[in-house]
Amino acid sequence: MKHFGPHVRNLRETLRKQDRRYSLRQVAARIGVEPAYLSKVERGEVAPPSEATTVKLAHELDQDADVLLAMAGKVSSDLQAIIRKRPQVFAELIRQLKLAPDHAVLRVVREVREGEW
Amino acid sequence: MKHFGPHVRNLRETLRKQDRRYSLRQVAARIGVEPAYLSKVERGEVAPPSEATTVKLAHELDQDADVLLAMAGKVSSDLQAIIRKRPQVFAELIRQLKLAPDHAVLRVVREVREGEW
DNA sequence: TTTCATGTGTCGTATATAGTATACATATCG
DNA sequence: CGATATGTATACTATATACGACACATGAAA
Repeated sequence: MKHFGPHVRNLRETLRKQDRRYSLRQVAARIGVEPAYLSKVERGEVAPPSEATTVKLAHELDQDADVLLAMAGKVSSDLQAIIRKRPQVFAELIRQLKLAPDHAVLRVVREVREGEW
Repeated sequence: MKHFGPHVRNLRETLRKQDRRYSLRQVAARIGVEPAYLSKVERGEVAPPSEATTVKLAHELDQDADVLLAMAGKVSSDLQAIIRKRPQVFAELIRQLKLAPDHAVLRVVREVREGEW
């Protein structure tokens, strides 16, 4: 998605109002990238970072990693690994649920969690 | 996976016993790559091809594209797109079903298909 | 037997990915 | 006011991805 950068900037600046340690430079340092790079990322001048960096950023900003990865146009590699182990089953599942409303999908999740298999 | 190439070679050579149009060169031509490249792919000398090329190859060899993509270490981009639209819901679903046996997952698929939402 | 097809070896390349390093102008704080 | 912190502009780079082009030796077919 195109608005990954600005969204990150919003999150960071919101946090900053409460805590001045959320400057671009300090966040960059904590997630292990150069400030100049994070600056370009936040302004959308470059593509979103790698999965690893995006996940660190999500934790830093107290966000759901899967959501931030999605905004970065990615799907976390552990989910991909699960799918790749049983491609047919999971492909069918996901395509089948493509149009299902959230509550229907979540009902399935709950049913499975209550383990009736 | 490491055995993508040899597996493709097996499939192709099996088909070839029935139909001599399944030479490496002819298959390469039909899927739109150079023979030298397909040769290297089949021997695992280079990484598996792109998603697009892998899908063409799957069709050519009458295989399930998702399965061949999985062997190539990939997840098809249309599945990824579905996940990215609702990352939290699908992430939870997939992680929840990680350890569920196939028949349990497929039961879910069937239930959903019979549309009770 | 010559011709044609087949598989492969070698070299090169365009594009994307994921950043680093340095320098600099402005803002802020003590 | 001076020191320090902040965001950004510019230039550069290393590695991966995904192939193409060409030449060549061998095998099968006509």
